[in-house]
Amino acid sequence: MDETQPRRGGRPRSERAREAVLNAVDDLLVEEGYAAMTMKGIAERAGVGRQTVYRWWSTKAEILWEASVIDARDELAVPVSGDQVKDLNAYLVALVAFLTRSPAGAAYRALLGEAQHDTEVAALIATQDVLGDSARRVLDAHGRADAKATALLVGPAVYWTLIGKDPKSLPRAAIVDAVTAYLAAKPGSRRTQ
Amino acid sequence: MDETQPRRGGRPRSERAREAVLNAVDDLLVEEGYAAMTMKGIAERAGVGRQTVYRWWSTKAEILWEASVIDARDELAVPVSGDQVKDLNAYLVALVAFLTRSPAGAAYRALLGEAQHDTEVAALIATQDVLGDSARRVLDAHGRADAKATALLVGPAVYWTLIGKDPKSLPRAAIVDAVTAYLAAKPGSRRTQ
Amino acid sequence: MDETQPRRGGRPRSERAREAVLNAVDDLLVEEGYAAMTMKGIAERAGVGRQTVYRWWSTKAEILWEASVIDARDELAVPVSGDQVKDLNAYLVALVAFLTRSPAGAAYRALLGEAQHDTEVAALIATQDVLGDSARRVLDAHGRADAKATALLVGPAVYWTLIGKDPKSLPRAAIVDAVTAYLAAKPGSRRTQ
Amino acid sequence: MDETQPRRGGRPRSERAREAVLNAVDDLLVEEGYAAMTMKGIAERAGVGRQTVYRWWSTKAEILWEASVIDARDELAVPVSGDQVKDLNAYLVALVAFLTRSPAGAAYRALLGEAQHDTEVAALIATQDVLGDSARRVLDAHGRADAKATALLVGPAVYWTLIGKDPKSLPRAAIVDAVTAYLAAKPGSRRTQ
DNA sequence: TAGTAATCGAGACGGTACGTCTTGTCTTGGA
DNA sequence: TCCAAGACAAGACGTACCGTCTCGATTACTA
Repeated sequence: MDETQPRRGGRPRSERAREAVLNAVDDLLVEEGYAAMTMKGIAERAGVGRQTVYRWWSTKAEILWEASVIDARDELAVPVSGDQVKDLNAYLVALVAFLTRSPAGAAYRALLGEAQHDTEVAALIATQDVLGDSARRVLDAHGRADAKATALLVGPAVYWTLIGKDPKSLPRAAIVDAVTAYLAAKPGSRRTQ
Repeated sequence: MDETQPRRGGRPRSERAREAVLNAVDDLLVEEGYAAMTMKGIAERAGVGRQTVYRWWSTKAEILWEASVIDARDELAVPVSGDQVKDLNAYLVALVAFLTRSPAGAAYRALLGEAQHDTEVAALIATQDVLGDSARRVLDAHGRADAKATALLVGPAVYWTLIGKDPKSLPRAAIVDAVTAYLAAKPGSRRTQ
Repeated sequence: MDETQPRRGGRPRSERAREAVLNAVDDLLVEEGYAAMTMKGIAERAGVGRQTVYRWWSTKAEILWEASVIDARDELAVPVSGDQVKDLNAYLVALVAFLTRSPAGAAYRALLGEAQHDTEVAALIATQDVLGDSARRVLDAHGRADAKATALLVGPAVYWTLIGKDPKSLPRAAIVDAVTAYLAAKPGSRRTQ
Repeated sequence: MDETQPRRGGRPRSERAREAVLNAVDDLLVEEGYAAMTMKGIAERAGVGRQTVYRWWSTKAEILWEASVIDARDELAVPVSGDQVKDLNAYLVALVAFLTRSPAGAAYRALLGEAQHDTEVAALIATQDVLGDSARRVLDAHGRADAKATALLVGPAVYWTLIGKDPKSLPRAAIVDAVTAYLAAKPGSRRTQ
């Protein structure tokens, strides 16, 4: 039913192999880092043939995306209290924690970096704006969120992190003020109604 | 006098070789892109021995930094008119143009990406906040610039660019408003005096 | 049955690659000489990956041994007539021709030389006394051959060749006399019975 | 007067440098072996510029020849007692000791090996038949020595050594017999008169 | 229940970049 | 003019990984 190919016979894909690869990537990212990860290393760590890896994923970026970055949704989902300033601050804290301390965040940063000189990776991360979407969920509770508002909220934190500045000194208050002002000024926002 | 090392004998470093390498990196970045650049390729393109490259630079990131990123200063230096809104808008236009169209900008993005999984590159780009410094020069004309203000100004534009969104739809007005509001509210800023 | 290794999986060794390497070494030895032969050159000439060469042979000496020295057996196999003096003379002629004119002889001399400052090559050529064995086959027809007799027969010719003296002036008669005398005096030799 | 060149001025050749190079080669031969010796290593060990080495010697073989092989003469000079069998045996003992235990012997074997695939080295060692000359000095005391007699005497021992056989089992008696017989049969030898 | 077909782990294949090493030459300042 | 130092262009070293290609073995569906 959900099979795109007619499946006319042959051994089915091994779920065991798929999970072993994803776990291997998770482990290797933490233990060795993105740069030291190789397709060869992933296959060996997973106890899987190299062809099996290539059969289902083209690049290590693709595996990493499947293995780690989807998890990002959970880590970036913050509860909404109704207090806008409090909620935006809480989101910024979660965002910075994700980017600087979480393995999934490390994976996201690596992929974001790779995308700058690899169009295939760029296309991959363009399929889903992981950070923007998480921001939108918070903003939606306090006004009509749009891409512009998410950029005001997420952009400074991402930049601060990427250039390696101390997360603790991130100007959260100024960011929250900017977003609040934008939402307030925005025609059609719930607040202004 | 200006010699850091005492020059204790031996053939001096060839300026010709140094320039050939830097030019080769510039050319290769445009022609082949960052990922396809190799130390071997750089040496061959420059007509230089590989050892000579390794003698003066450890990695291709280091060469690229020397070759391209200094040029970034020029490209990001925008004239200041005195009209704050106009100046900030002009800066954002220049910044986005740099990041999306300039070879030096491509180099910067590649290095920023590499820094996410290579601590040596991270240390390299941390030596000089190219984007922040350029922003500070504009902001200084309109208030006491600090890192927070630069983050508000530069962050959204960088994020917008890195995730591959259309530069033309960057919410410049909202960003300028946010920065303006921050500068106005800031105690000790010239404006408020 | 004839498999030494159990063949635990994986693509089997390519016979095509093996032969291409051995042929390349043969050709390069004649065309360029031993000193100019490199592992890189062998691989390229054979149209084979470098790793493939290293996978099956450690050094160029090892390849050369497999490629050429086995052929030496054929070139040093002289027919036995029954006339001892005639046979020993014929053998010496063949031996000198091998050492001075045959590619396999050039290979043998190169390996013998390399063995003087490379213990691995020394171990390699010690596995089979190519010259001694060929001499023994002739001597066996005329008495109980031993290593001493072969040294008397082969040694002077080898020395004469290695120091580059004219092969034509090799004192064959004196050598044959010495070997004949040794065999005659030897207790238990067939001749003396 | 003994200067072949007119010596038109300039700094004279440094005897200090020459000796330092020769000593360095001696040391390196013992410590590292012939194969690990490099022109670079020699120069550094000698505390001498590399150009200085190249100015006076073309190859490491040439330096080695000057450094070590002349010493061979001393080591191969055995006293003559008048007893032919005893003298020839003593010479063979000295010869084998030289080839298997002396640094100068190691150098000689290395050069002899190199000569098999390097015509310049071949020409070098052809300028002086170190082994033959030493043998001739012994043989001259017991008959009219010629190249043939030296080949009978030296050849088996050299061959025995080069292929790595145990020096103790060298058939000295058989060799001595062969040489004695050759000298006795030789027309014009002193013995037969 | 035999045949067919796609999967699996293993590992060799031709390529190619890595960073290091040595080669023989060149270029300094000093003796 | 030589010397020590050391940079230069060139290119081989042995290793690592790339993505592909065989192997024999396994595992489903189909006839």
